[in-house]
Amino acid sequence: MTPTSRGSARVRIEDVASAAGVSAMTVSRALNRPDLVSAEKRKIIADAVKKTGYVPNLVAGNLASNRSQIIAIINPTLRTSIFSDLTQGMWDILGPQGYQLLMGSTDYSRRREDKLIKTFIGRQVDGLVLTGVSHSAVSRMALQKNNISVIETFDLPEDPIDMVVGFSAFDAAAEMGRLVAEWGYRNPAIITAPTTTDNRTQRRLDGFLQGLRKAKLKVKKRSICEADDISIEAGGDAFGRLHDLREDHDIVLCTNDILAVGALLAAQRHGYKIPNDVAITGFGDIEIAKSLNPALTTVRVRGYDIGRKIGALFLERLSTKSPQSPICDMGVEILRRESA
Amino acid sequence: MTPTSRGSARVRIEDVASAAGVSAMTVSRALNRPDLVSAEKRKIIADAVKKTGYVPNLVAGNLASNRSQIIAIINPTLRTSIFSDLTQGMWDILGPQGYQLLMGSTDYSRRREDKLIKTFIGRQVDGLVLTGVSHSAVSRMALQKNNISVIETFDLPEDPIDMVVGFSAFDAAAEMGRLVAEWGYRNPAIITAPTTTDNRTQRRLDGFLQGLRKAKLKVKKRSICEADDISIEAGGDAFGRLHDLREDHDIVLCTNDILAVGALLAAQRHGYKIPNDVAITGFGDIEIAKSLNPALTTVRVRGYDIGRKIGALFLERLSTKSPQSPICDMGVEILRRESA
DNA sequence: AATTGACGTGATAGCGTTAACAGTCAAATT
DNA sequence: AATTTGACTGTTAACGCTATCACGTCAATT
Repeated sequence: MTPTSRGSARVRIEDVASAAGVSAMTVSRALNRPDLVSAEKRKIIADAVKKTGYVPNLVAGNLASNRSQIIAIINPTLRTSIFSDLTQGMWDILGPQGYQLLMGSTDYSRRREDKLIKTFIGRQVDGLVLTGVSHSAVSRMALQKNNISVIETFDLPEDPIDMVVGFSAFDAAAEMGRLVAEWGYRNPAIITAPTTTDNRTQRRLDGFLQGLRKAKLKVKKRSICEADDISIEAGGDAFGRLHDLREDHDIVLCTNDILAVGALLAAQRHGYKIPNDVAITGFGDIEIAKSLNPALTTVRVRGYDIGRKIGALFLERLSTKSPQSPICDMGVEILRRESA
Repeated sequence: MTPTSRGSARVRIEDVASAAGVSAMTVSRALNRPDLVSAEKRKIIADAVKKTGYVPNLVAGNLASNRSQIIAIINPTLRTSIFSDLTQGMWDILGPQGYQLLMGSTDYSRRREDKLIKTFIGRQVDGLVLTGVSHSAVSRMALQKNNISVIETFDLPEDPIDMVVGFSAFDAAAEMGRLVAEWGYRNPAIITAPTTTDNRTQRRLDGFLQGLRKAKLKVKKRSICEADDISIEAGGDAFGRLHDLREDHDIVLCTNDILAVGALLAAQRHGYKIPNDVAITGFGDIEIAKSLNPALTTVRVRGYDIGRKIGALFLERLSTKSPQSPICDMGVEILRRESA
């Protein structure tokens, strides 16, 4: 056996075919469309596969069939539990159907997103999930031109590329603002994630402000505190800054749960009783939200269910090639717990 | 244009080649090994690529080159922050080098792991990361036969398949047991994850017991409480059961941070002052550990750094084809904070 | 008896790229 | 001047599979 970087000395479909005394095509069919092959040959082929230890080369299959059985997910960051929930939901639906999940993160950079999209197109992915709301014109074009099924998620873009499974971050936040007023709070502050990184945050902030404004509540500019990043620690720091203002806020609305958890724990360290001295609300309903003392009032976003829905939509689209582009609003639910 | 499922009506390398007036091979080289192409042609080709909107078909490239630029990760579940940290670490190293990450979860099923491994071999992945410790003989064989670089992680298996980046869960837990005794605790209880699912948990439990035993501390069988799953809520429930025993434990060691967080918060709801009435320790040092009130004493496992190390090892192996199989012990650090 | 259709199988021809090798040509060396 | 070298480019033949079409066979229909 001469060493070469060509080939892989592996068992090929042809080897199985000769072991079974049939053609390669029949083996291929037996594996992919068993309904087209007689029971008798199926049995013989199954034995031959076992005997030879054949593992199909999916790359070759992909090239020939122009399908990849891969769904790609692009996220700003991999380090969020929402992302994990979404992915797990997709996996639970798509995994059993033989799909794999390819993932990448943009670290909030548009350029990296474009590059990733290009790579994924090159990999001939069958579908692509995007979590941001706005995407470059180049990428939009490329995706449409290459006829790739796209699902945008976690918001409801005005001008979707293809399909959408999400909820209106703005509406949800506005509802939270409205409720906060209804619950009797009068001097709100806000902790936001960095707004430069991600316009989902901006939409949540805008929603809060609108909801509060409609209830005649104003938020001073200085009472809107931008955290350094999305982390528990940053949420705590942000709360510290609000505390130093001595504005006597009676509630702090946070644009996500991570920051809210940080704010809540920091508030307690500062000696605040929650919700009596100050109330806290979050956005997302991460796992710990309901277990905190006091439990966090927040906006429930069903990441896992969204993931399942996305998986189901891909399956539908990829099997029927239906040209429709559904917009699926998964809605949200505001959970009033003890923290506000 | 007649519709067909064959081909994709896409710009191919040949199209770029004729647009640039060179051969396809030169275009291929210009894109993959630009150092082998004259500056002049590189420029012409770059223009042609832009003009035609060419996106290389990586599937075809993979087939021809027998490389996939894909690293796969198999995890018991996608829903853990440790997993996210690890993945992010790998991504930060491998992403810039053009690798993509394919992932799958086994849900703690050996059968599903075998199936996933087979699929990934079929996809010709360049490398595979496994988080469990023990794997089926069939899979071990298949991986070795197909010459796939494997890194096992999050523990130090006795009989590794290939490379390892991890730490000794047993030793870390034993050290924690020893320290707990040294700190003066005398009546320990333990909360474990379900031991049937994952033998990493078993090794941590064994470590705790050994560390405590060496310090002459016994743990009654009933004081070892198995949580229903790995969640904050399950940790809280487990603590509730320990509480009901009325054994007056002065410390509860948890096999992971998720359970510890749940136990700590539940203990507070039961009115315990921590660490005076009861102390709590975790394992993992997840993000919230240091921000809790009181902050959680735990074993720091550097998931992100482990991910980076894994990425770096793959790069080394895949470039130099060095046959060595490093075992890299990343160690751990016990962080004594306020909860014990 | 002739025709039709359903079913199962096989032969052929790609899918779009890159490995391997075979030039070509100018500059450098003998 | 003849040879060698090195940098660059091109030709050919895979890589391992599946889409497509063609071909039998046999039972059901006309």
